Amino acid sequence: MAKEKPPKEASKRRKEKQRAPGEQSPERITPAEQTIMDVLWQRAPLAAADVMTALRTEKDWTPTTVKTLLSRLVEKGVVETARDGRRFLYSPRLARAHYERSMTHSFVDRLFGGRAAPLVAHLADAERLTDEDIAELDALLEELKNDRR
Amino acid sequence: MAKEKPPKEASKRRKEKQRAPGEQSPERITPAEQTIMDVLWQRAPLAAADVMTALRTEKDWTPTTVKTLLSRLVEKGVVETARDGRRFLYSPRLARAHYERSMTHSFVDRLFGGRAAPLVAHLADAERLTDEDIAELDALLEELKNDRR
DNA sequence: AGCCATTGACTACAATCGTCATCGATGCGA
DNA sequence: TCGCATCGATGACGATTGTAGTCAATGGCT
Repeated sequence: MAKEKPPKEASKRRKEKQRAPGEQSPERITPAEQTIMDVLWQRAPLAAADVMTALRTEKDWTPTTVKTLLSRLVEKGVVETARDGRRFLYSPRLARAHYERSMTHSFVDRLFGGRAAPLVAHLADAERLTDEDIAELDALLEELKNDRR
Repeated sequence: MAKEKPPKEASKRRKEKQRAPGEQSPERITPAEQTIMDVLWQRAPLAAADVMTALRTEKDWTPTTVKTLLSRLVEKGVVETARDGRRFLYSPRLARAHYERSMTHSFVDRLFGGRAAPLVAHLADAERLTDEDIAELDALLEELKNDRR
C-alpha cells in the first residue's frame, strides 16, 4: 500500500505555519539539517546514498537518519527532488548565499541590535582574522566608502 | 511541603551533561531565555517581578512563563540568585561579552568555516552598515594592520 | 494574631529535534 | 524470471523548548 507518493512539498504539515504572502519562507533549518544542506550545496543533485557516503567520515549517522533529515528538508521546502529510477535526487532549492544572508541578519539583529561593527570587533579580538581577511575587508571597505560618496 | 530549597545550581539535572574539565560551559541558551538574559544584562540584579514588568510590552508572557525561564537559566548555571526576603534576586553569571564572543565564533564557524570576511560582505550587501559602522570598521582595521606589523 | 497577595517549586503538554528501526515496494543482476 | 539489496514512507522515542496552571510556603499589613 501507500505506494511512493510524489514527495509532498511543504504541503499540509502538522499545523501549516501560515506565512504572509510575499514573505520568504523562513523555514527553520536545524543544525543536523544544515549538515545535509552543506553537502548538497557542494555537489549538486545527489541521491540519499551519496549524501550518506559524503558524511560517512564526518558524521556517524545511520542511513535512516540521513534519509529522515532529507525528508524533513523536502517537507520544509528547502530541498527539491527529481526522480531517477526508483530513487530521488535531491538538490537545494534555497541558494546558499540566501541562507547565509538571512542567517547573518537575524544573528546580527538578535545579538548586536543590527550593528555590524561590534561583531567584527569580537572577531578581531579573538584573532580570528587572518591577514587575508584583513586585506579583504580593507578592500571591501574601500569600495563601500566610494559607494557612499 | 518541599520548602523552598536553595536553588539547586546546575547540580543534578536530568542527565548531567558531562563536560570536559577545562571546557567552557557551553550551556545552550535558547531564544526565549536570551530575552530574559537581555533584561538581566541591562539592569543588574532583578526580582522575577521586575523582569516581568520589563518585558510586559515586548513579550506577552504570563508570570509563570517568566519564572520558568528564570529557573531554567539558574539550572543551567548562567544566572545566579541572591535571597531578598522571601524572593530571589537574579543576576547574570555569564558576562554578555563572553556570550557574544562564543556565539559569534560558533556562528562564523558553522556558516563560514571560520572566515570573517564573507560575513562582513553579506552585511555590506544588505546595506546593513551605517556610515558610522564603516568608519568604525575602518579604524578597527587600521589598528589591526598595525598590530600585525 | 491572622489574612492575603506574592513567590518559587512542581507538573504539564504540545511541538520540534536528533536518532533510528521496520516495512512494503521495486528494479537489477544472476 | 526471481531473489535480494536498496529505496522511500512511516512510526517511534527520549530530550528540549515554549508556554502555562496549580499549590504550598511565607512575609508584610491590618
